[in-house]
Amino acid sequence: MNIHSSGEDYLEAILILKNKNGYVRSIDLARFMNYSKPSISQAVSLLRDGGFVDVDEHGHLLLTDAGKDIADRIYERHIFFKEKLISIGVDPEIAEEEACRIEHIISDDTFNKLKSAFNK
Amino acid sequence: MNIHSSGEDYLEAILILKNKNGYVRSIDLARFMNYSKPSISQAVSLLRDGGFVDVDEHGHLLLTDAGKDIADRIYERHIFFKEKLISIGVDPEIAEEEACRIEHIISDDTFNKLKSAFNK
DNA sequence: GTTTAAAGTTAGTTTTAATTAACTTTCCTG
DNA sequence: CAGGAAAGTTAATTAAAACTAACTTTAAAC
Repeated sequence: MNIHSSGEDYLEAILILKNKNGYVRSIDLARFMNYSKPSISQAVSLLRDGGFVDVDEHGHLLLTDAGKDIADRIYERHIFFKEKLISIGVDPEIAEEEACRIEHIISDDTFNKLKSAFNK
Repeated sequence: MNIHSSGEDYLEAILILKNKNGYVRSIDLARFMNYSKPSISQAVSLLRDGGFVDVDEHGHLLLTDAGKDIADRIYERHIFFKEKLISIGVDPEIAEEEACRIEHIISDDTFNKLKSAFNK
């Protein structure tokens, strides 16, 4: 199963909402990501097929281990890029948006090198 | 007319090939970008419709002023990101690829702030 | 100057990822 | 527990950006 950039976004959003509210339903995701309910429904069913998400009897979305791995990986990047952008004077709102894009297109190797170059 | 990330790539590639060879045909673009001829044909006709490219009687692709602006803007980013990535130890081949992705997703404002933060 | 190869186009398909419209299911409130 | 709102799903559509197959046009070589 292959996960694409949009899948990474969904998983990351589930992680964020879980941390914020303790649970995540499809509708919460729809509101948070500003997507329509059918988009979420579709995406969640693909993520479930791929083994990245489970849905419990209350309709709560749960990250599987595989899903959590991806969400953590993307979220770490998100935090990193957002913080660095803010530190050079980018408006936090904009930094948020741009981090959301950068986080998907950087290889593991490059990210590690960026971390070494900056965090020391 | 709206230009998307793929359009920016085409314009940048035209600029690069023009500088290298003096002229650019669709087939040169196809080989350079590793796309099929129909993909190029389609893209070039959209860029022509949008006023970013002209095609002369020899089938040479010419950037219009609007096209040149975009190509220059993207190419400057390309050089910048590639160089910075190489400077932190990323393999030049990989740096090339990643620069190609980053260059499209950064706002003007953020790019300027990055330049200020690094080039000094 | 034909013939052949190279270049370019057209038409239809695929994939990813969103949408709207309409429907069903679930759940809460009175 | 009926009725309506909230949540979720299904089906069909749209858009960007690539593809292949098949065709046409242009140019080059003999």
